[in-house]
Amino acid sequence: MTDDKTLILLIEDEPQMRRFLRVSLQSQGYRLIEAETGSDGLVQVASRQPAIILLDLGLPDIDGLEVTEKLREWTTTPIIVISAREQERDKVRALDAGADDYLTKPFGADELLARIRVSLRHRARQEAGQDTPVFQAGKLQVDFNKRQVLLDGEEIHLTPLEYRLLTTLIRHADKVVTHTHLLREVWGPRQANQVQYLRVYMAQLRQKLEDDPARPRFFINEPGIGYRFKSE
Amino acid sequence: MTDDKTLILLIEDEPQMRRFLRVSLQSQGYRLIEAETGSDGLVQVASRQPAIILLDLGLPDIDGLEVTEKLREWTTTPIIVISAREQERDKVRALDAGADDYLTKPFGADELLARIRVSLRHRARQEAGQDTPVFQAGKLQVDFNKRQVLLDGEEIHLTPLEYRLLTTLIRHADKVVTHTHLLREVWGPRQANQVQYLRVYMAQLRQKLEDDPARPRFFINEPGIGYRFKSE
DNA sequence: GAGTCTTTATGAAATCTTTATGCCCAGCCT
DNA sequence: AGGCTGGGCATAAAGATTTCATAAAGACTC
Repeated sequence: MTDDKTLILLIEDEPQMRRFLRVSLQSQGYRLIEAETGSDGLVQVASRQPAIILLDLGLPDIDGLEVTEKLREWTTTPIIVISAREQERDKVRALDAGADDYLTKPFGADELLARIRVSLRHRARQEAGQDTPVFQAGKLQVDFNKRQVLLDGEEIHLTPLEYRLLTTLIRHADKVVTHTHLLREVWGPRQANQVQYLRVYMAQLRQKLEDDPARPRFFINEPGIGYRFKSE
Repeated sequence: MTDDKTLILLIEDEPQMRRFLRVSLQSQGYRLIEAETGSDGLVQVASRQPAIILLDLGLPDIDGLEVTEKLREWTTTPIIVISAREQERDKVRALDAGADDYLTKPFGADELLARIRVSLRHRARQEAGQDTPVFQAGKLQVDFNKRQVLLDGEEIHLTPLEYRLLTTLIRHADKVVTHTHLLREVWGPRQANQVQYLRVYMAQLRQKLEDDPARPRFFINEPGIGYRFKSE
């Protein structure tokens, strides 16, 4: 950390839009890093850990929607989508994929800055109550920063959905989380009634993380309601 | 559980906009309450505790900006501003006053719904790390947020209907609740005269929660009328 | 082609509904 | 007084229905 200015990542291929944003943001004291492609963007999010991501939908390699989905597999960093697509359908898709805001080009710098401040507020509130980068329960350890799960010290590989389901449950540890809530958080609002997904993935998590999958210690079912992660 | 639908408060004076939103939101399964003035809105936020606030800026009494500021003095409930003012200056002011999003009229219902889902996601993440209201009576403890019942510190498993019956009784603690009222709240209006359901489930609750089920301390029958939960 | 996600199928488990039985108590009759 | 009767109740348990767990087959992706 050379300096403590708020770091913003811009994923955008048009040079003139980049120039415009560079000026606007730096004049407000933000530090800006840039990526011209989706895949470079994904790498930079992981390596630089920006406070906010500004994402153009029309990228040369990966579509912005996909970038959003990939990011949401492991991070909750605010994503503000910036796009020329003004169709309502595009907005809904992006927001449901996990974006936090959607601005249509052209837009004013002041509005963007205000929306950035909103996202920073959210992030601050979120971090306030999230003091454990590493979660532990019994012989199970989850490192949210490394996206790593250890059982008895040994690393267990989880697929993206398995990991998201696990972390969602852990965030609500010991609380019953309803089917719809889990599905909305992990699969998105469109899949909110695909209860069978949950059954399948719960079985997989138990298979991988329970001593005796048939007599679970962590992943408790509450019939007719949802599931609960039991931390003790 | 009178209703587990997400509660949304709409603060808006134009009747036709209210009608439009009422239809859109209710079709998605949200429960909507309405306020026509800013001052009424402020009261309702406090009394009904909605999950989200939809706020029109042009209200007859207080300006929406002021409403936002007043709310932000004590609550972080998401506020989505809905306004005809499309000036960038207005947006910036509202967002900086504490609003979480800003939609300019006219807007599509789908976009609003998507932005509501974004706000609900934020709220859920925020609430994940919070502590909860707990009801206590004797050695019985009910944690509404975890949906968990403890007796003498030990966890007692309740089925969905048992739990709803218990919480309904507790919500009216020490008051007699009539048969029909209980049946309506727990089983729905169609089963309002299936009194035998109550007998069966009362017996089960006593079995699980009373020291001596035959001589109940909590679950008191009021012959011919209904039941009463005795808190001491 | 390996890894992952979605879909389908099936038996098991949990829950809900219904039925059956006996209790207690009040009122009523002889 | 004693016994009969019926309403309201508690409880147990059988039947019906819903929900779950799991394996495994298809579909999709890189």
